[in-house]
Amino acid sequence: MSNQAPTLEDVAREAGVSRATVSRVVNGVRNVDPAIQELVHRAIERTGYAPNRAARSLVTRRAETIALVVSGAGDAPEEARGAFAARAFADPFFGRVVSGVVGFLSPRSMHPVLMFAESAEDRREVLTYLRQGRADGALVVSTHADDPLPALLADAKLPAVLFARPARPVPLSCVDLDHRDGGRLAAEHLLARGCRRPATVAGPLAVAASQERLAGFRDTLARRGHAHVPVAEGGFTLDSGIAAMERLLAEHPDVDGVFAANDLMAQGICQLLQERGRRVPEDVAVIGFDDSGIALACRPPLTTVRQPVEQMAAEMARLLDEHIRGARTAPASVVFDPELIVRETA
Amino acid sequence: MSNQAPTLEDVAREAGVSRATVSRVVNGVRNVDPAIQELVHRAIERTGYAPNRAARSLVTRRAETIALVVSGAGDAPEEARGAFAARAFADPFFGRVVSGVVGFLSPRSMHPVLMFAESAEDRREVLTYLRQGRADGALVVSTHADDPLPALLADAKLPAVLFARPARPVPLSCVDLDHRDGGRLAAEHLLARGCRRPATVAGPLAVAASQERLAGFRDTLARRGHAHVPVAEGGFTLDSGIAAMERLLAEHPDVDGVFAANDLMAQGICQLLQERGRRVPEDVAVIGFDDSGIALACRPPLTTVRQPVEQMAAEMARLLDEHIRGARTAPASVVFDPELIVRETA
DNA sequence: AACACCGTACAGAGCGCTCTCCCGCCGGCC
DNA sequence: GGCCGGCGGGAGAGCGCTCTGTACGGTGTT
Repeated sequence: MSNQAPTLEDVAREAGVSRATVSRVVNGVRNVDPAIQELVHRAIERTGYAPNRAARSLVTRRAETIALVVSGAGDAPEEARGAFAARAFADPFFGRVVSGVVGFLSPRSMHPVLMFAESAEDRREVLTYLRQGRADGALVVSTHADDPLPALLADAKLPAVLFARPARPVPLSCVDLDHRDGGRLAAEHLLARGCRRPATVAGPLAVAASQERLAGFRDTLARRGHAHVPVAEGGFTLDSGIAAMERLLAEHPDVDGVFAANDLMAQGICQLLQERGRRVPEDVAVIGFDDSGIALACRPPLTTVRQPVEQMAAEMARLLDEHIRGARTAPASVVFDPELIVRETA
Repeated sequence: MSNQAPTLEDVAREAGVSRATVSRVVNGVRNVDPAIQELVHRAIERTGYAPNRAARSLVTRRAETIALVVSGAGDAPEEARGAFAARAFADPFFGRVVSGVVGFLSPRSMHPVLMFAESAEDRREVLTYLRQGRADGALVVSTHADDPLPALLADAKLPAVLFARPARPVPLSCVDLDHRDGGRLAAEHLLARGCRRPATVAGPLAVAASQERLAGFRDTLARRGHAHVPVAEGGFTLDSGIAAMERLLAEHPDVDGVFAANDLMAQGICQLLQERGRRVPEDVAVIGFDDSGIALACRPPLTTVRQPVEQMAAEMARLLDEHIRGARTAPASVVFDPELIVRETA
């Protein structure tokens, strides 16, 4: 009964067996006599034993931990990571990613380490963390297309899975959405409800997903006779959505349908429209993207293109787990399909 | 140049010194000849050495990791933790907590492990995690007043710091806000702008903070002649805020000022009011609580009582760090002051 | 009855690191 | 010139665990 945590040795002594036998019972391997198993379990109970993970990791070479890194492409070494974190979580998107990841990890008694990589220094930190064996692999959610982290990870041969295909190909597994098809869905719905002058507030065009959504939207409209579609570029934030819509309205006051590249911008657009005295959807129809919590919080509730973020995140975790266990060696690419959720704004 | 990660031994051989010397250089302890330091650094560079954390933790008995646990009081063992995570992050509050914690941890090369504890099983999981030495302590953010986790942590003598004082006293450090004063601030502002019939949509009354905010609001009004103030209880979510306001409006159609216990509910209230054709703030003034990102996203921007969540979270991390290092033994309680942020809704 | 064989438990060798000894060397002092 | 103190460096003992190799009964075969 010392104040030191009990070790395998203590349990073994208590149960009158060897260290190895206790280890077998704890790890549930090999054939151990049920009577002895019971004996050991009782000894564990009595001593309040909890296996020391550092010791186990030292020999198994596994941390049984994965890192969830939210990555930017910044170079400002002085930028406070806290601020970056706050910005990231302002979009419900990240909460959904966390939700999906935790959904997969939790039943396996694993928990993600949260990291934010905004500067070169931060990226080195992520690499070091993994190389030190503190985590077995990384789940990377990039906010920029030219994020250097995926390539660094691949070069170091560290297990990693990406959310969204990177701009330049990297030999890592990734999970993505068919964004182009999402754009198509939005275009067809706008057309179907009779829009004559559709426009779009795109996401940052440096992001591949933004370009794809835009391309899908444009192509579909072009094929239906809308050669020129007004486009304003936003930054996925509420403010940028409002600003983009203001520009759109200034040049094309007669738009009657807008496809926003995410819900946050769609929300801003709805607000602006209503302030300007335009009814949504009667005067202008609005379609968002993501189907995040915001879509329901919006007044009226947002019609949007659903991205199954939770499922995608869970799939990332599953792929990473396979890579870590060595069950998968070649990079895989899993693409999910978007779905149109019709509510009231279009 | 094997495919095994280089060890201290490898670096020592490469530099022509002993393992102990390399260790000293790596950890920056004692006086090592600058020339030898240089030698070692170059050897580290050449071998690409990264110290194995498991091995270090094994002897130092430190994981250099802390757990950030979002805790409910649920008992449903089957509830998916992923869903709980999603719900938690729907409120920008948690993003701000993460932001503050990361702000403190990041410069120290530490990163939080994210855990969600909604069931008894989850709570056992948190305890086990700490007892296994995978994390040195826990930062606990409870969503319910009767959360059993703090007491469990205290009983197990595991280092932990709480966000908000628990309902029944627990010998753990905690960080809190003077909620009562926040309620007072809201009441006085409403009175100052000439409200005659103030009301409030409180948070869940099972949460101590909700009660305090309500008490501060009520007491201040009572002292100024408003003996009876209509109260509706909400659940801190957007929907519950709307529902509560509907009840309030049904019974007291003439309210001209509402204090909501958080911004999310205030947002819902503004939406409802506008749908009902009431102008905010001309017909009904609205004050929120938190000053989260929502406050600015609201149309019009929300007047609110600011809670410095990021600072509070950083302080939690600082306190926990002190407890872990043994620099602090007695539990401390740090109370922050709220601040009224006047925008356009009141 | 002798042998092989399998299932069960133990002994012991590390995993990579830290840290306490301990020793050798150099300079200062009487 | 001998002694001592202090500094720079090395040797080695673990930290708590896993896992291989090995011993030891008990059963089945010839």
